[in-house]
Amino acid sequence: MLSQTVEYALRAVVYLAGRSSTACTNGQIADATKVPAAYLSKVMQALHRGELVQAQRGVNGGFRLMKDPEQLTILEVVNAVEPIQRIRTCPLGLAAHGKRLCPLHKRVDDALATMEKAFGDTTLAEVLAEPTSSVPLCEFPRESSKRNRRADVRAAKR
Amino acid sequence: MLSQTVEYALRAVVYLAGRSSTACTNGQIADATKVPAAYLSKVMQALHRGELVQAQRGVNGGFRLMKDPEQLTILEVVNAVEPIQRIRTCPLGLAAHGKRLCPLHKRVDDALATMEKAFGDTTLAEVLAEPTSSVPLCEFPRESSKRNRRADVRAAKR
DNA sequence: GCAATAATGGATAACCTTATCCACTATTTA
DNA sequence: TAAATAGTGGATAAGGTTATCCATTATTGC
Repeated sequence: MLSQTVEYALRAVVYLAGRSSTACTNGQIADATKVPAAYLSKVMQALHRGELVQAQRGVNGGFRLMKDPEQLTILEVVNAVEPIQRIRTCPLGLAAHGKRLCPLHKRVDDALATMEKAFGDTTLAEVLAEPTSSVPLCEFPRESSKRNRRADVRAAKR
Repeated sequence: MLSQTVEYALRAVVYLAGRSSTACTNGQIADATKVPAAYLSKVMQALHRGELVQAQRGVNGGFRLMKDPEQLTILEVVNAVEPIQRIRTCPLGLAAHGKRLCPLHKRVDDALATMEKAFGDTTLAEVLAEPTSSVPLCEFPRESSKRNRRADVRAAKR
């Protein structure tokens, strides 16, 4: 239903949103989200072109979200890599009845609209704030509090 | 978002639902719905395997709906050719947290569920009964009542 | 039974999505 | 300035979807 590319983009952005204080390399994101690294780099490029993430080359570079998770919806992520194609004109190409959709396509488009709305109504912050995330599902390690950050540093030195 | 195959299947079924009294050949359906005939035949096979349509070979053969339009939902058509893939387990393949979806995938799946419900709630009869169908949108000529048949003939003569 | 009709199934091609690899460029640190 | 790091862009391959063609089989009407 949703393409792999969209799935990958969402994983990456959720990951970045959870660690918004530091830049994350393509490799880090790929490992954490289990996305093939070579392919992820293409997806990240798309997110960069869509101005959702900032890209920084060189040592200590990587990707960083350009928006607050509170301001960023799932829909924006989807649209950056593969916009939801609403049905705007009759797919049969009949110009005869102008912009009106036939009942079938109206229904289908309504369903798409519902989906689009659901995505547009959900911010990354909401996804991260979900109560169940106390058990870090899907292994997206969250940006750590001060207490945990020290542990991260220790881990990084290994 | 929805595949071409699903789009084609829906067109074909709507067409059949509108002419449920006679068997329609693959060629007729293809012409009316503007679907490539050779490909449509594959789609019709899928609908046949899914027991949505009855197939009859030979002279005066063709396809016929196996259910009343009142009893047949859009979802059944979709599922016959390309079932909506709900997210049932973590796509990252982490068995660690059992059947629970992480917040991200829960949201995405919820959106899919909404879509599935919208499709499941819409019968073919509803699509055909839509008030706007008085202007026959998308050129699906409806099975005409005696009264409208005359109008159709007049229209055809123009 | 013969001829016409129409679905069926298999092979194949065109195209798009997903995935991989690699040479190149930009940036940082020392 | 050198070396290491990390994103960029191009080429290419693998796989899936969409599309086409054709020989075969089943059915009907004569």
